[in-house]
Amino acid sequence: MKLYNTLTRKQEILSINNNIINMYICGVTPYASSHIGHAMSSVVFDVLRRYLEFKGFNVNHIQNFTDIDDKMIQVASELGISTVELADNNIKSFLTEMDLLNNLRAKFYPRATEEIDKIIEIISNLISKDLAYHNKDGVYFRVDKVENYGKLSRRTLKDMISGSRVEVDENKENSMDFALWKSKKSGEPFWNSPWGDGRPGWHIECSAMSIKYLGNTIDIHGGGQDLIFPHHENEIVQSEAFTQEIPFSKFWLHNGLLRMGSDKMSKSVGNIVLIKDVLNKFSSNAVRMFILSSHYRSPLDYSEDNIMGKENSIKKLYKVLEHTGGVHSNEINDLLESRKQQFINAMDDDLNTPRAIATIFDLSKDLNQLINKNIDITEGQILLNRLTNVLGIELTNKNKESDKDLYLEPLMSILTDIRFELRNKKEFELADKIRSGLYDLGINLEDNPKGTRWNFIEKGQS
RNA sequence: GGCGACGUGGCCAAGUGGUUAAGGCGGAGGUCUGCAAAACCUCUAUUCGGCGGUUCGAAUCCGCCCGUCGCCUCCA
Repeated sequence: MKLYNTLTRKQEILSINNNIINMYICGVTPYASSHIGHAMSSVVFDVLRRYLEFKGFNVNHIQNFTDIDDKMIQVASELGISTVELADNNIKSFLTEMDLLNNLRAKFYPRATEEIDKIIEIISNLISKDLAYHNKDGVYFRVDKVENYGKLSRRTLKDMISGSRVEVDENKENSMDFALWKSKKSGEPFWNSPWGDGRPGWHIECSAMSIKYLGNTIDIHGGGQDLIFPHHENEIVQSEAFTQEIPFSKFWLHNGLLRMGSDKMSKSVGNIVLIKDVLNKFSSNAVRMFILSSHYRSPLDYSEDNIMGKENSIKKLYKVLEHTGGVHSNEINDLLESRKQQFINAMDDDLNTPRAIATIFDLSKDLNQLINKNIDITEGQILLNRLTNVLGIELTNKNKESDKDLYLEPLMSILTDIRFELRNKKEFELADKIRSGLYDLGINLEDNPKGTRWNFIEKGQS
């Protein structure tokens, strides 16, 4: 499988020697509800993990929570609660939303505030190597002491300093030096350290957690493109300086950002749409299909019309799975093998989900054609399910089955029987009245030669 | 200012040197049906932001121009 590595700006073959993949994905700072930009990132890396597992790898998937930083402190103070409580609340809803999106849970979710020991160990080590210094504001990393600072984001200290947006801080040796530890300010939560009470800076927590849980060199480190600089750049220098092992991560993967009316969706811009609001309007299948229908490194424009369209296209796939019967034919075997291979080829090519999805629709069309030839498509349905599952799209709709409860099922049976008799007697007006009445209640009837099938009209359809 | 990405049909989106430019949504017509619905079939880009160049041949490579966006400050 080839993946685009931000570090080398090239597609590289993912070569794994022991069947285990260590993958660290940058998680959220839980100071507010998550928006669908977070959903995009989480779905992309969930699909990567699912596909690697589909290929037989064992994926150690770790995702962190940065549960202490300026915003955490600020928001907690505004709400009159502790940062711990704020984090707990938002982490809980984040995980619920991940479940609803049908993302597999990471193997472990470490939290910055629970890894202070490891963070202090790393900072002490960096100070001892003269790569960091302590002043009244905290501890800073000396960016001009390492070679290749900027190797991930492809920029140089000179270029960045000449940029207009770097503010000069008198207390720092170099304006690009970044904080490893921030000294306590009054009223802020703090931990003890050799440099006084304070808290970890941004970046160091990810180095600590990645090294502690996955080792000095991991296979894949992922996140949004907005993390390339400074977050991942800084993680690299501090981690490699600490472990003396290069690379910190073999692959750096970054998803394109979700846009809102052609601006990046971001909490600070204020143009956000929350995951929970989207999931109120649309099925998670449609949301995933929307996210995966464009390549993960491209920016994606949020569009409700677009997601609505995905509801319709998914419905087609459902219909294929509902079909039963037909006679056995060997005709199906070659076809399934070639579609499966096309799917694998697409996914192997830097996780080309748009092409993989196209293959799924081709397969669906193939199967419908076989249905019309009265050929048994059971094997094809199994494959269709397997492939959509790699994308985290769940065509066996559990909700639907549970909603068709013991009370409703016999009731519908009576109604469809009555309609059957009415239609036999050519009393179509009355039969149609039942159908349109049920439609208004959210139940759709489909007459076919064998009888009448019914189903709930899904979210996002009218 | 520095670094980077992108511009493909009504919309979304693959394709990065060579037979008819994937797939989805939307739209049109047809088959089936009492009518719907569903499904299937056909049609819906002689053309890939613009202009030049390289080449036997370019959406795909090169140059210039126009436009959009991201990062350089917290961010998935």
